[in-house]
Amino acid sequence: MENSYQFNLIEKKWQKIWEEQHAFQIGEDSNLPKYYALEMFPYPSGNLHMGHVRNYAIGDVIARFKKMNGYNVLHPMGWDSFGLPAENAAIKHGAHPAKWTAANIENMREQLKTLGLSYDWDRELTTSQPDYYKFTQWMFLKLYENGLAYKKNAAVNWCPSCQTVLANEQVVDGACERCEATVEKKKLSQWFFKITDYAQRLLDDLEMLPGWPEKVKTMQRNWIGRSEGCQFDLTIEGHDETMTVFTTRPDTIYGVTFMVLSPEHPLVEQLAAGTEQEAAVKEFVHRMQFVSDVTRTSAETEKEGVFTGAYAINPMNDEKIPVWIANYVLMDYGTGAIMAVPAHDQRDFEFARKYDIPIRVVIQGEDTPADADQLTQASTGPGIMVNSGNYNGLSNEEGHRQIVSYLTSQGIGEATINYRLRDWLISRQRYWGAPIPVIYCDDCGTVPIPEKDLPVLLPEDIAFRPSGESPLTYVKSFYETTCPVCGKKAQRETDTMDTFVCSSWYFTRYLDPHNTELPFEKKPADYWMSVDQYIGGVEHAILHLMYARFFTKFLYDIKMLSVQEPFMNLLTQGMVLKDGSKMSKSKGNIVSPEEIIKTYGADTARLFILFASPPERDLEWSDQGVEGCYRFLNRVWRIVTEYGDLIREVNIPPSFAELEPAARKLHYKTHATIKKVSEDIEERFNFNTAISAVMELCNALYAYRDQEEKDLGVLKEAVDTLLLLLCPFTPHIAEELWQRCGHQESVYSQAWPRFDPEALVQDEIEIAVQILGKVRERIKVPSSCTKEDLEKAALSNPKIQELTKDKQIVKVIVVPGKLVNIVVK
RNA sequence: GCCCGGGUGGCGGAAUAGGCAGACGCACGGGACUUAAAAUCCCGCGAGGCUCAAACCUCGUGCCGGUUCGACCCCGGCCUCGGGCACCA
Repeated sequence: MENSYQFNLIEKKWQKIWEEQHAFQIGEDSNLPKYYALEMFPYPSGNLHMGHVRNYAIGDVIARFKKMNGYNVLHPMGWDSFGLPAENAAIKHGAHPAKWTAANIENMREQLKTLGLSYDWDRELTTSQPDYYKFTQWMFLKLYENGLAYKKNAAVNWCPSCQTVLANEQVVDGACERCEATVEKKKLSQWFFKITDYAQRLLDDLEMLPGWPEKVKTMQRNWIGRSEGCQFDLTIEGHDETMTVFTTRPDTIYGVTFMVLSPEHPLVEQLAAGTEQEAAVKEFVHRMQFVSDVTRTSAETEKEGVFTGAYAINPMNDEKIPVWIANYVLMDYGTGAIMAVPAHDQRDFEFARKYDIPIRVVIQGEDTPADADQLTQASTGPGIMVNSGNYNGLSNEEGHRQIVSYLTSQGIGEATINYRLRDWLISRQRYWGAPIPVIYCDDCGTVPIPEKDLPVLLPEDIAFRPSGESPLTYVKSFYETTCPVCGKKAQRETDTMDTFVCSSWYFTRYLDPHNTELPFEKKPADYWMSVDQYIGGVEHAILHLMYARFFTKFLYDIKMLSVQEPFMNLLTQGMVLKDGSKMSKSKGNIVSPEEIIKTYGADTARLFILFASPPERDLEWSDQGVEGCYRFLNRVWRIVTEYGDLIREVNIPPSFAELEPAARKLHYKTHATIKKVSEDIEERFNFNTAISAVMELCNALYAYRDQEEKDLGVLKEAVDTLLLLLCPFTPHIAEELWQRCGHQESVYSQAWPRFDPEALVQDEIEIAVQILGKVRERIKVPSSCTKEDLEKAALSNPKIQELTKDKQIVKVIVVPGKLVNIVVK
């Protein structure tokens, strides 16, 4: 067994073998427990980056580990291939999105294959292909059928650069999350999915997910933003209409000194009509139309508003309350109208101070000054009710309950719950997406495409000119059609769906990827779902993960799935950094995976990225660290090939009694390593420490070289174990050396090694002896040593005797197997 | 402002139930091999003190305080970095 570690040859060799043997192809095998390992599928930008490598390396370790542990492992891969970059490339370079995308996928698939990942490529899916988006459209139809897809006219987020609308979730700090252009407000008729119907379940079922990071669940809870309160009506002086407000603090109702409507509130115009405020109100409303929601709701924006000229009546005491409009009240939350209590709400407080509106304290907290003039900020804490009529003296919590029941008994109010979560806007004025399967007929109105007519194909011959309308608007052969109900001429919807729709159900398509009738059959879905381990970037904590949960619940409701949550366990990996910041073109700090693989091989690339940091934390790229991992694999190569001839024909004996000390030590190390690596992978995903343990085993093999008389059984066991443990991390070198050591079957097909508790029993152990918590001596004792003997051994130790001779021993604490602590005076 | 994470050698990081701080790797230093260098193999490597050397001693996990026989770990307060949310009534 000569020659050096030629990673390029062996990696190619094994990738070819895996491909030819369909080594990772998998079916439903009911005899084995199933395991569904999934990494977030990539957008095919054309090139793999280090973030991908990290994501897929982590997934591959888990998938291979589970396979070797006897699970039937599903580990698929696909392409989230609809989306703007393809269309932008078309506009810029004239390449058709379909061709551009296909070429990128080709390229990235090859790059992925050079990493040696254990994917079942027979299940590969591509969301931009008709065989997939047919069922994205199917999902739309089902949602429509169940009243969960609807069209409405709404002021929506408009990205002037992408020339399309965006979901609320896609607006970050007032800018488009993709291109960072400032988002504008635009009134359009758009399709929405009624995710708000699922708000409570999306919130409650987070409890079913102990395997998710608390951070992600918190982010989702905040996003759903449930708040409990009550809603009630107020009459308006001189008007027949009433106004309805939502408040979480009905206990402060006696402190109301003004009301606020959102500028878009439908009552605004008639309330102001004929008053001397009319002109000012019109001017303000007009001005607010041009301010985006995002700017308006930013905390930095100063509160401003105008009086409408109208007065509402406080139902508790018939007090006349001026009605204002203000920028800080939003039409699409609650009722678009609030009761303002400046003493107990910071926003109302600021507004009242600015416009000299009276402030009245009604909840007396510990530090609340009774005189409102002394307030420097709103007092929002609990307290005793004052200035509140019959309710004086109650705790505010009790007052809350009583006032809600009073309003309810009067028939003007009720306890309600509000969510910040809004419905999901899915229309996009773009070409490269799944067409919304709907037809508009003059007679029949909005008509969903019959299921049998799916897919609605994207036309290929198309012109790209950024216009703010879908390019499909200009394709007559596309939009001109006939009504499926009455047969008359009709028009197709020309908008396409948000790409998040495609990625909200892809994990179910892998289960039955070639089905032409349905997105998937229930049987394979019942076998495989849910995903046991999902892995991806934390940037999807809200958007993708919330939408996928919504779809799963919907599919459960229509009896397509038997589970309510898609991903039982979630691992959010950290970013890959270089020189302390995220790799990016503009910073010029990109390390290309292709280059690294070319220079060091895929095994080294995988090993480094797994070794440098635990998966959830950010990872600092280090060329020297990569070098170190490469050096380690060479070290493995040399020691295994050196021992190879010696052990090839050896059988591992069934028991290891009576070993020489050095052999005993190696045997111990082998089993200690099995234990450590298994636990690190299984329980904590601490691949970095798992790898360091494997490195220690390798070092132990080097140390054993000094032995003239080698125990070949022990040696063989150690070498085999080393390769088995390496297999999930660095599969190519593990396979190659496994074969070179004389094994016929692939290392991947082997059972994961089990540690033998016998081997971990030690005759003698070292115990630390402390005096007052400081280690003063280490003693060797038999591992069977009792507590009493341990104490005796510690106290009789000469050094300890010397150190304690002038002192009085107060107490001795004995921790068996660890230490003895002597407390002296 | 609020909510989550972090802060440990020159660096990436270990310490898994409150029990020997610094595993493993990198960098660095020394030795062996070599005509030489690289590669490789072996040894050392928190700071300070004492010492020819070893032994040994002191200090040390962002800062201050607490609980405990014993604290990187628990509690209180603060500093700092990163992330998320932020007029949602």
